[in-house]
This record gives sequence, C-alpha cells and structure tokens, in this order.
Amino acid sequence: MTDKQPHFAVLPPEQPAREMEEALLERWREERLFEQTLAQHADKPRWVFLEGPPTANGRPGIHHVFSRTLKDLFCRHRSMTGHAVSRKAGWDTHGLPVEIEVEKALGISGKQDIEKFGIENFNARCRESVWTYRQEWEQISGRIGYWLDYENPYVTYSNDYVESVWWALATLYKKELLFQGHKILPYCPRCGTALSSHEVAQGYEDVEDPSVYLALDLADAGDGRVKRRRIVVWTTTPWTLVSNAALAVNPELNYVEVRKNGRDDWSLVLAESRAGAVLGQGWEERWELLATHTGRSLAGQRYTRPLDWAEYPEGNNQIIVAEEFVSADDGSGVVHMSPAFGADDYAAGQRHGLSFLQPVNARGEFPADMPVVGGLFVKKADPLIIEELKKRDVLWKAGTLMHPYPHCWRCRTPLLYYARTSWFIKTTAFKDRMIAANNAVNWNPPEVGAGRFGQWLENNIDWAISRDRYWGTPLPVWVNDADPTERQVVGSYADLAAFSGRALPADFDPHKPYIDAYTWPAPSGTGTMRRVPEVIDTWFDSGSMPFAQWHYPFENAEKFRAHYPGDFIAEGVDQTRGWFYSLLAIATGLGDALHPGAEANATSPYKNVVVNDLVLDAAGQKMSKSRGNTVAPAAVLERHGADAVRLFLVSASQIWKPRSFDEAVIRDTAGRFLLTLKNVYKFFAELANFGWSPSAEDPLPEQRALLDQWILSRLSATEAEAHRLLEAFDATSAARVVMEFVDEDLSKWYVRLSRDRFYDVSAPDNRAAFATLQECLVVVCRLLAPLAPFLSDWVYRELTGTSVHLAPYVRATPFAVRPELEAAMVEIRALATLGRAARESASVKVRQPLGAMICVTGRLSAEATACVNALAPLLMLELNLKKIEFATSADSLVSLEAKPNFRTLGKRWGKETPRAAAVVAALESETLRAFEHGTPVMISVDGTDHELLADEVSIQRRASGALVVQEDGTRFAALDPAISPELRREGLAREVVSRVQRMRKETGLQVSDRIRLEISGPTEVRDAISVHREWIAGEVLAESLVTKDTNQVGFNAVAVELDGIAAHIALTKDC
RNA sequence: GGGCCAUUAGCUCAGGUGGUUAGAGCGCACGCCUGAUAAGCGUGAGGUCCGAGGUUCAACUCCUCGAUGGCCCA
Repeated sequence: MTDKQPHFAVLPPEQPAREMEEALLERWREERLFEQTLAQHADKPRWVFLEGPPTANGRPGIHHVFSRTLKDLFCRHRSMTGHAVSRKAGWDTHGLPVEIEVEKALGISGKQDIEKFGIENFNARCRESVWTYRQEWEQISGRIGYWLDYENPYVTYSNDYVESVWWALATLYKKELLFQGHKILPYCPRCGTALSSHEVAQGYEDVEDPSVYLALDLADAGDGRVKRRRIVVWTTTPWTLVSNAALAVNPELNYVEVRKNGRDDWSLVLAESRAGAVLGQGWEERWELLATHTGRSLAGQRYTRPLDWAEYPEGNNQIIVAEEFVSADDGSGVVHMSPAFGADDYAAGQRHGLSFLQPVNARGEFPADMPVVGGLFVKKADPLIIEELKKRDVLWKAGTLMHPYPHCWRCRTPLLYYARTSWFIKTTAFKDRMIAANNAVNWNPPEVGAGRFGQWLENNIDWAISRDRYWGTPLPVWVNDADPTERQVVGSYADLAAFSGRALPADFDPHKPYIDAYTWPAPSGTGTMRRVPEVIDTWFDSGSMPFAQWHYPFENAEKFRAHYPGDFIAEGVDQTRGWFYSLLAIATGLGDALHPGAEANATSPYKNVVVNDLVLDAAGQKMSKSRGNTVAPAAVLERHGADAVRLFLVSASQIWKPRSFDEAVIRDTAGRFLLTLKNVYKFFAELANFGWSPSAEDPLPEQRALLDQWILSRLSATEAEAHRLLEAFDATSAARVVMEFVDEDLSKWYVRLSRDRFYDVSAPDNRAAFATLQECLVVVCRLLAPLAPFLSDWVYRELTGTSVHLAPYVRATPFAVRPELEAAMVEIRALATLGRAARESASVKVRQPLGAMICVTGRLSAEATACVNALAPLLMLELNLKKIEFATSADSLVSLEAKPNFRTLGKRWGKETPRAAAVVAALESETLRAFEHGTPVMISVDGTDHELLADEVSIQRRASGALVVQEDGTRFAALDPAISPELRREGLAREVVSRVQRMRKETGLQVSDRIRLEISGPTEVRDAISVHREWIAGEVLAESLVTKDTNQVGFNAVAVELDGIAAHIALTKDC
C-alpha cells in the first residue's frame, strides 16, 4: 500500500448531470477556457465557421439546440485537430419579425398605426425589442456548451454593419445588378410590403377558396345555330374579375362547342379534355357537339367582360389570346387574364398590349366609390362578386376548392399577387455562376445541394429586395425628385457626407426616419435628391455577414481576407432558400469586388455545409406552437443534462433525417451510455486510489497482456475512425463508433475480463492493466469532447489534471492497430457466445467448472491463429473451463462441410450457379480434407469435370460425437458437459465462496475485514471444503474455517442452499 | 402537379459496389454475477425487409409502377 491520498475523484452516483455540468461551466468561465483554446491555436491554419445569426426576438427551441450542437461539435473537433477556428456570434436584428413583435407589444397593427405612433419612436422600440430574448439565447447556447465569441458579436443594425451592406448594394448598382422594376410580386396587404420568393416559401397553408366557372358571351355569332355563344372561364379569385382584360387559351389544345340536346338558346365553348369535369359524367348523352376549335383559332375573338365597374385605360381588352402556360389540368382550359394580379397575366399583358387595370389600393381594398364592393378587402369581396355574377347571368357554376395558398410568414394574412414597383437584385444575370459555385460546395447530405438547392437555383428569379417598411437597412438610393432617372447610390457614410455636403453627426443613425432628412441639390442642377422610402429585405443583411461582420471594406481588410470564403456553415434544412441562398447570391453578385478571381472561377462563400432536418415530437409529428407539442430546451437540459441531449440529437439518427424527440429515448440511449462511461471510470478510479498512478514502472504497451494490446489496438482504430468521420462531417457515425467502443469493447469485454487484475496495484500485470485502462479513458474523453464536452472534460481533468478541450483530438503516436489480434478476438468472443449457449443448453451454470471445450474458428491467418491460442486462457476464464482445444481437420470428431461461395461461383457459372452450388455442397468430408491439403477436386456440372477453385468454397467444420455443440456458420464450440466428482467439488467450493461473499456484504463488512467461518453440511459439502480449504479461506479472508456435520448447526448460523444442497454458514468478524 | 427523403423486430435504428441463417440497442422472457452494486453480464423469443410487377443463376439491395409518412416547391 501507499501513503498517497486518493487522487481520482468520483462523481456521486446520485448527482444529476446538471450539477456537474453547471459547476464545470462556471469553471470554464473562470479559466476563460474558450479564450485559452483560441489562443492555443491562434497561429494554426484557419478554419472559418460562419454563424448564421438567429433572430433575437424569438425564443430558442429544441431544433436550435440541435443545429447549435452541430455547429459546436465540428468547431470543437477542428480546433482540437489544430486549427484556428474563429467563431463570431451574430444577431439578426432587422426586419418584419421585429416590427410585428413591436406592433403586438404596442397593441397596434398596420402601417397607418405605425405612422401615427411615429417612425422615430417605433424604430426605437424595434431596436430595444431585438434584445428581448438575447439573454435566453445566450443562456441556452451557453448551457449546451456552444462556444461562440459572444463578447464581440456582429449586430446587423449597427452603423458599421449597415455601412458594409450599403457598400454591397452600391457595388451591385455599379455592376448594373440593382434595378427598379415593375413586376408581379407576392404582397402582404397587412404588412404593406412585397415579399421575396424565399419568404413566400415559408407560408403556404391549405385554404378553401371559391372555384368559379363563368360563361361569358362571345361577340362572334357563329353560324347562327344558337342565339348566344358563351365561353367557359375558370377562376379561384373572383375579385380579380373586376380587372379582367382578356381570356387566354392554349393554342395547342382542342376546344369543343356544345349545346344542351335540342336547345338553341346558347352554346358553351371549353377545352375538350375538361368537358367531363365541367359538364359532369356522361355529358355526351346530354350535350350535342356543335363544333371543335383549336385554341389557335379562338385567339383574336372578342367577348364581353363579366363586370364593368372599372374603366379600361388604353390597350387591348375583351379579347381571347393564345398562351402556352394555359393548362388543361384543371378549370375549363380557358383562364381569365388580369395583368395587375398575376405573373403570367402580367407577362401576357405585355405581349398583347392589354389594358392594365389596378383597382385595388395598398391595403388590398377596392376604391370606396366602386359599386357593390367599394371599400372592401378583396378576399372579402368574393361572395358579393359571385352574387353579382349570378345576377348578371354569367355564372355557370360556383363551388369551393381546397388548395395550398401562400400567406405572409409572419402575420398569416393571405398574400396577393400584385403588380408593384420594387427594387431587385438581378440574380438571373449570374444564375450560372451561382450554379457553378454551388457545384463546388460540399453538401452534407449531397442531395440537398444537388437536388433541393440546385433545383431552386435553376428556377431562379430576380430577388426583390425592397420592403415598404420601417425597421431595416435603408435602401441607399437617392432619386432626383424632378427627374426620376437621375439616381445616386450611396456606398459609404463618407459618400453620404460628401453628397449631402455636411459632416455626419457623432450620433449618426442610418435608420429611418433620420436618414430621410439627408437631401441635396441634384448634381444635374435642377431638383433635389431624396432617398427612396424603402428598406431592404433582412435576408440581405444576414447574407452579407461574411464581409459585413468585419465592416469590410472600410476596415479589417486583412481579417476579412483571412476569413473568406468560410469553411463551414450548418443550419436547418429550412434555411436552404433562406440564408444559404442569400449568402451565395450576394457573394456571387459582388464577385471580384469581394473575392479576386471569383467571377472567372465561381466560388461560394462557404465550402462545406451541414444540413440538419427537423426535430419532431415523440410521435413523429412536426413541432409547432399551434399543436402545442413544442419542447422547452431549458427543462430538457435540466432533466437530462446537456451531454445527453447533445449525444442523443447527434446519434439518434443521421442528422439529415428528421428525428423524433423522445425524452425516454434520451435516457435509454445517450443517458445509459454516459452512465456506462461513468461506471468504467469509477471502477478505475476507486481501485487506482489504492495506490496506482502512472509511472515509469508501468510496463510498456508491448510488454502488457495480450488483452491490453487488444484494447489498445481497438482504441487506436476507434480514434482513427472517429477522426475520419468527423473530417467527413458525419457526426452521427462518429458518435456511434465511440459509443460502441466504450460499451462493447471497453466495458463489456476489457473491464469485465480484467477485473481481478485491478484488485492489486503493484505487480507489473496490475500496473499494466491500470495504465491500459487509463489510456483508454483518456483517449475516449478526447474523442468524446466535441460531442459531450462536459463529462469528457470532468473525467479527463481527473485523469490528467488538464482540460480535454486543450488536448489534441488524436495522439501523435498511437499504439499500432493490430488487425490479426483483433480478428483473433472476434473469434474468441464468438466462441464465448457459443460456449455460453452450449452451457445454457446443457443447463450448467457458469460457476460450475467444466472439463473441456473443443472449438474450431473461422479461417484465420497464421498470425491470427497464434493470437487465438494465446487468448485461449481468457476463454477458459470466461467460460470456467479447465481446457480449451482447437480442433484441426485431422481430429476425428470434426467433419468438414463445403459451403458454396455464391459470389465467386456466380461469376464462373452464371445460370448454372445453383447446380454448381449443389455439387459443391455435396462434397464429402474426406474430399474436402484432401482439398485443404492441396489435392485438386473436380466437380461435375452438366456432364463435364471442372476443377474446383479455392475461393469457390468455404469449408466449415462440424462436430460429431456426444458433445454439446453450438455453431454459427464459420465456427463451432463443442462442450463436454460431464461433471466429474472433482469438478463437482470445485463447483461447490465456488458456491461457498460466492455465498460467503454475499453474506460479508450483507453484514456490512469492509473489503479487508477478516472473518471466522463455521459451515455445517452433508459430506459432499464438507469434502469440497476440505479439498479447497486454502483457496476458500483466501478468497473470503477467513482466519479460521471449521466444518461441521449437518445437525451441528452453530449459533447465529444462516441456512443456505449450495447448488441444491442445504447447509448452514455462520460468519463472525475476526477482531 | 413536380423534386427530395423515408418505410427493415413491439420501439429507435444499422445493413459499400446484388451472393443464400437480415443485425444492434431498448423493451420482453429466462438466467448469470454479487469487490463497477442506485451497477454489471448472458441466453432466448420476436422480421412475407411497405405493396405489385420486372431485370438476374441470385434482390433488403437495381429498375418500373403504386401506397403511406415527412420536407420543399408550383
């Protein structure tokens, strides 16, 4: 023994993980550990992580914990592998979400209310509101151990950030990529602004809309067979009929003209393929075909519009036009054109010079003086319009239709497609470069990049970036109020000062309304330059973060260049069209201005992307506030600890698959694993505290037991594999590899088989065991550090005295992997399984020693076979056997069987494979024995003889004889179940020891306490004890051991049953 | 309507380039161990691999069509 104090602390088993983690967080703060890791690698190669800024005015959810875990773990891994990993926090602070929060808080709604409240006050509120949840975000992020530089975050509303964004916009303007256009855009009438396509993508909802068929009169009377000719028109937006300018048909489609049987009052024209759907099943019975027309022939015909409340301005109207986009999938094959309210309609209007009617104001209401629907919100006007159509006898039929319709992603108002003036980035001009850049990005998983995102880029449309709102980066475009074609785009605050002719004040604020006070005489001489009223899409802000976070190009040019392009981003799949896109679009648009050579050789602002899928609830349902199945991260972290939650999220399934979030599963998987690790460490620590610590006396690995070398080999293999997987961004597999090593190899096999080697601390073999287990734990902690940063650090500190987060991920000189040894152990473990099964089927418990087992392994190299022989004692111990024999083919109890190898046979025999296989399978044991020794064997398939090739067959050994046999295809174990009197005595002796040990424990004795024993029992028991007296006494630390006859039961003796035999044991402490 | 992903044991998931006993963990049943003990370990029972066709000597694996669920888009 030693006079050293115990030096490996142990976690109290009842302590919740939370307590250990929180104490550790406090310690990290005190040590400034994160800063230490940054300093440690400051001069190493850079690995740039770009943090997608969360909006700080929504609460963090469990899915945020998921993506933040991923961000953190890859950053930690790259840091541990010797990279300078910069991690700047950021906050997305502008935009509609913020405005809506403030509107809610103020109890107001809509732009009129905001203007009444005052833009100055409103924006001041927005600026504050942004920080509402900041504390919660930092708290959750900190709690899960997400290391980010929160002390120097980028904030998108800061003056520096806005100036960089202005620079980007001015640069795009110079490249003629920023323009004002008039296009049909999805528009939120409540928020009063247009939305970009990626915002629309967030808000599809299933709604019930009217489905209305009209029958409009055609001007051409035709051949006079009917009095009225009418054309059937379909729409789901009756309110747009007020601004109807034309009808469109598909030039390639066939249209039929029909009348009710025998009636000459009117006819209907509609697409042939839609007749059944519109007129009803069996329409041919009830309707008479008058004529067929092609779409092309209908073009140019005139009709009468359904509603005449709005005056047509100049242009063509009430005419049928031919357009390819008209589909015959639904409706009547005739669609109504309202150029102000649909993208296709608008384009058709341009092509055909149609009248442009826009009788709806910015709030989505008809003018107050309009008949019937005056002043109404358009969607509310639908029923009145349908009523009016009926009155005017132009309604054919009206119903409803469930379909997905876009809604404002923030306020849920149905969007209207409006022709509006807006500012655009001409992304279509550099679409090809975006696609090329994207092709070079390493997407994980690949199909999101190639499929989802690639497809999106293919269908790219210009990015509408202006917003008619208040809290955002102001669009830095000044226009001459006397001549709108005269424009200046301000790319810096210096420009602004120069143009306006006045120095900017110290408290300069580039936001509305202050910025709009900056006006100046137009350079051309007449008029005043005034800023356009819009602010920009907040996605443009976040997409600018690679340079704007450094206030590039105004300062930090070096820093920016060192951090561009980014190596790594990770976000949820919902960001595909959000941040992933805005980053790419802005960087590609800026091209060489951002990154020299970017235009010639398209580069993405990020090289590697990890996309994670959704977190679903325990039942696999999407989490949403309306379903009420969201999970509050703080409570979950409280219950399970951050390590378990992180490990669960990463390892439960591949991160790019949706995962169900089930707390019971956290406990059963990640929680159980961490418990196993804790237990292994505890086993080590408690026993090492008897006096082992690492020293030069520990045998070198090569001199340690083969079992030690085996686990060290497995450790090295696991280390290399985990590292490789993390390099490849496969966190799930990495986590599983490490977890499996700890559970299967270290805990279930190494520790279990080595237990008694730890019961002393001084002999070389004991020292070897301690040194080996210590090494395993140390390395496991490192491998686990990115995944479960708390427990790994706690244990590592106990083992080494330093933080795991300052350690390298992989060792410089790991123990060499020994595949032959590992292969041998696979055999040993398989044989152990077979041996246990054999015991079970022979109904002999492990405590009862047995004589011998004869086994055969799978085919092994000579070196591996030698290892198997060397490892055989482990098998004897594990199975409590006196002898293990490895049978060879020559043994009489072994017969050989041929198992055809279909893979190789198939190549040679093709169709004849089954027959060849049958011939091979039928080969006799003797033949195979000869074959193994090199004698050629001929097999006869379809009459001819062919020589059997070695790799066409695998030869298996089977036992014959009276042994208990278990086999698994390539190996077998044959157990001799006979229990000789000698074995029986030994079994009983072990029974006694086991029983006494339990009693010692029940009596509360210390491990080292000495005892006196009195055992009464029949002759059989007394015999067994007398033969094994020494051994028993040694095992249970008995100073005296007296045996007595069955009827001489001592005072305070306990009745026991020893393998079915009644006996009494009296145990007293020896004082 | 289109794209992508999934569907394997009661549950959660593994199953390169097709090869003949489809695996693991949890749960369940039975048992072991009792000096890792608020632990540890073993054995076993559970599967027409979503369905239908096809290609092939051979399909969980490849192809086609469909079903169901999820995400995304029109």
